[in-house]
Amino acid sequence: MANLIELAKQQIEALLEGACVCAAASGALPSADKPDGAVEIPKTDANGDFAATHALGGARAMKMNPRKIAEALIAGLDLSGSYFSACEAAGPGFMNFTLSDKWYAAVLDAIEAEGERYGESDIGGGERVMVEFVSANPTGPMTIGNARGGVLGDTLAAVLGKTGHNVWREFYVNDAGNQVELFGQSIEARYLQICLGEDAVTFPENGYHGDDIRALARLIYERDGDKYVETDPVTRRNAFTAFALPHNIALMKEHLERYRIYYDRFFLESELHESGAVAETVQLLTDNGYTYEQDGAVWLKNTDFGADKDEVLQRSNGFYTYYAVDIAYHRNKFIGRGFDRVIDVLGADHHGHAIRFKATMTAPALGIGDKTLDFVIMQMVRLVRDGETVKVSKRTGKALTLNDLLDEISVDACRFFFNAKPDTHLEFDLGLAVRQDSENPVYYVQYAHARICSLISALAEDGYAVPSAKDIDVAVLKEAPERDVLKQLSMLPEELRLAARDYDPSRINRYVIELAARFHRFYNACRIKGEADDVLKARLKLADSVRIVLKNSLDILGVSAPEKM
RNA sequence: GCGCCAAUAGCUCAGUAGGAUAGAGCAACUGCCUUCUAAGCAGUAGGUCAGGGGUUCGAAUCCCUUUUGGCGUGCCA
Repeated sequence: MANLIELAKQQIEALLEGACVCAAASGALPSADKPDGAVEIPKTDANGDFAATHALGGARAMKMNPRKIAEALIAGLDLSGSYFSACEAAGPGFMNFTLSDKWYAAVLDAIEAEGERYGESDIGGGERVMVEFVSANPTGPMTIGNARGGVLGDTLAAVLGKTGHNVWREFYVNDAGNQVELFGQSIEARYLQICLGEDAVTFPENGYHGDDIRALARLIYERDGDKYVETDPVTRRNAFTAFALPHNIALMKEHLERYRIYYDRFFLESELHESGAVAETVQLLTDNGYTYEQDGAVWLKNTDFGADKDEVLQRSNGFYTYYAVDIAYHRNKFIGRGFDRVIDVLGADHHGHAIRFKATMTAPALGIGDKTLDFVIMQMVRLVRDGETVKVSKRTGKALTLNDLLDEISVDACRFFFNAKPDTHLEFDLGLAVRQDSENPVYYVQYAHARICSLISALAEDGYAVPSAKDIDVAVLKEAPERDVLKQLSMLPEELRLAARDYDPSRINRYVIELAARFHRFYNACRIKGEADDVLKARLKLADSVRIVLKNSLDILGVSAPEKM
């Protein structure tokens, strides 16, 4: 559970505290109070391994030149036994620290000791977090947008799990309501067209035009023939959706598993209706004076909670809206099941809902209290083919489905590619994506892993096993490429912490690319086979540590780490 | 109209709880395999960080404003 970045920063703060006391005692500084400042990792190595800005921060209060403050502090520093071998003043007043062998050795120790758990931390404190993601309508196949939401939600859940949260993955199935009604009507129309001819039935205006609807109708017809032609429409549609929904849900589950996404639960909307939770929730809101009636519908006074508009909870025809159901669902998450934090991953086309819904959930009577509801809004995926944007629509059935995509592109490439920063638009080039070559950074990373595995087995044939950290001298790893690898290895716990804090698991993609790049550089610059014994062992240990960290990172991303390529 | 997200190299993108000379991949050009995997490495070239103000020792990063693009603003979900 060691975060060497964190430890180094903490140690610098402690060292500076001592330096302040020392500098004040000698009269070099007017005060023994440590000025405000931060410890950062400089962009260029020329500025040391860590840089402290305290002297810059203290300039105003101490009425001194920051450079002079830095020099006074450095004079009072006692680095003996620390993670640092040197510190010098630079620029306007930065204090640049150089890491010592003790720190580098600690990195290798931590990786060896923690193995496949290296990178993990307990900062989440066991908080119970639900991540709800994809939640695609079961009225049709999942699309390329779901491909993005899928990896985002799944890797976010993985990141939260690695940082000490108790994570639950959930898929919310809209198996009730208007869309399902329309779904039933669409299948009905296709079914009757099969039985009575294409022109005998008009297709519902807002119906689902996809081929999958025709296929469902065909399945029903093959099973039951034309026996539903004479059935009354309501019974008929109920029979159709009773068949089609479980069929589609099973299919979604299958495709998600192909994508290496496994849920703790598929939560059915219909359960909320059947249990009376929706009616109960609307009643609760009404009892607390949060609602009013207008035009025969029940409205929620959402503007009272800071939203820009009110919402209909119950339509004039008596049906509850998705909004009422969603409130009931979130009460179920927080109160019914006791989650401390709920994260909903949504597409940008729902961001308006997210803002208004967050306002709603602050309503005191709902009893959410200080529990957290967060939304991760991901921007749309723009499909590009031959440089032109491809328009897709689920309604008209022209969307590229997740399953089609996985037929063309490896799961590894897909998961790596779609795990982009949530708040930027993602351009997906169909021409590029089908190419399984070096264009895709996933191969670059996997290649590094395969290279190391091959290297280790080659050395094993020469009689060299990967040594234990205590049996190598880290001091021989003194070349810049070696140090760069060690530093990057140390970053994984910190990257995970930041990825969890910012809900941005794509940090791990960037991390792992950089680690692979540093390894490839090291590999080209430093030979292992044929070197002196101590150098060979130390480098072999370094390479093996990279292997472990690459594997751990790729596991989080749900990408395989091949031993041969 | 109002609201949310964005705009960084020719293309795709990093970099934002303010730090030192703004980075990478692709594309272009030059090199590196009789030695551990060349799906790799080294190097060259490429920038008014959309425009304009402001805050300060310091701004791609924070604030204001303009422009451009995506999305939202349903008794759909």
